[in-house]
Amino acid sequence: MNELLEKAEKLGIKIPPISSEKINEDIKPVLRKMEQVGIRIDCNVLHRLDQKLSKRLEELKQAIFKLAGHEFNVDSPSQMADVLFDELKLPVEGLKKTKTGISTAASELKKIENEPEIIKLILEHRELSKLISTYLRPLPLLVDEQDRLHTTYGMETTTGRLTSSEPNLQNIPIRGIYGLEIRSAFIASKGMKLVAADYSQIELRVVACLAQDRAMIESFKKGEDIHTRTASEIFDVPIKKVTKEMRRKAKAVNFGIVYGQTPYGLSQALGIDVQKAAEYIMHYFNVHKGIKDYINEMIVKAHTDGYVETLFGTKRYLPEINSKIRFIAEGEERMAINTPVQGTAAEILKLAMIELDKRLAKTGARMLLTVHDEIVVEAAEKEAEKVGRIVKEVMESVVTLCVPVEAEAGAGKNWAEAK
DNA sequence: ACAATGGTCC
DNA sequence: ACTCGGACCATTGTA
Repeated sequence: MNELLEKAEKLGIKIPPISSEKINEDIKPVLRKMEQVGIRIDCNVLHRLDQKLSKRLEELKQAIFKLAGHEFNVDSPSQMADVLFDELKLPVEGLKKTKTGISTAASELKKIENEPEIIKLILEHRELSKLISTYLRPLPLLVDEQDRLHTTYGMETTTGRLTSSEPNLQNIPIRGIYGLEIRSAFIASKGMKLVAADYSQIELRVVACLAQDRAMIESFKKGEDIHTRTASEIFDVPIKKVTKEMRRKAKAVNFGIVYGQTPYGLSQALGIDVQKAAEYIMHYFNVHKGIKDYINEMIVKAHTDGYVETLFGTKRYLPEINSKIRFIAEGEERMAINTPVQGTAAEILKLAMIELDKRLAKTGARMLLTVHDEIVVEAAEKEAEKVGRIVKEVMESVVTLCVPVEAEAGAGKNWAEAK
């Protein structure tokens, strides 16, 4: 405990004197309450979208059959591979193989030159069937008499993150038009509003601090867009000359840092060749020596101590880090890099939830959901703005990092509108 | 019942 | 020969 506080002090961090064990005890009753309250669902929205997408799905299926020359199970990857690569003879060069054959994953299909019509149809089919079978159909079956959905939160992760199951409300779609439409089915109770607040780049702020990376700390202090800043560094252009495409690539680099970047992994994420990816990473480490040193420190620590730990002292043991099988050892090295970052961010959010639970007790507002760096609260319509300010304030002040901790809060009649 | 494949979220 | 971290869940196909 004292060592933790000392370590934090050295990093320019102020944390409340609470151990990870205590956090994990205190969060439990908060989670149980959230599970019981549940979140209200507008089943009509889900049902209407189901009808609409099911119709489109049938059209897509027929169009795929026509191009394939016969009917088959579009949901079967093995049958799909037979059709695409044996019958239609689409090029397999550069595509990943699975144990059973050639991968038909969307990321692989997108690599096929000039995207044949059938590929476009398959990708749309995959998107719609996913939404229908995972969200639109099952969720309405799980609501209670008040149209409320109750998840179960778990704490059995290796990093300290929470899980959500039966149903998982931490992977509700958000991308694309359908994503937002599905989120709009998550609504506030009568006379109330949803308040959604999420941390801005919490993991990158944490790593900037843990690594004491000067450039990154300066960037956060200035309030810059971190991905644009990274793009300017790795492509060596002024901030103003950063294009959307450059920013997109830089974003992948920044994510990679937190995950234990490899050139191969980055190349896969961006669909570029490994050489290019290695180049980006090299440019990145030229600027961010602090990050580079941090990564090495964590790997060395894991090898010598056998574990790494978060800011609040959650340990993760890495018994295979000295394995002779390189693949295994490297896997654990990436965990050594990622766990302190992801775990610390998770602890910060749990701390905020514990604190928020106390602060909201006096108001009529109730916490409903949490999604790793986000908290969703339900508040009386008239109080929504005020509650939004409270949530934001609690999230931002529960720890003091060496960079600003920022959260954004919004309010609306549904989850899509609140973000 | 279980492994493999694929896909959604942060 | 080849993987970027952490989860949960649906479907197919085999046992």
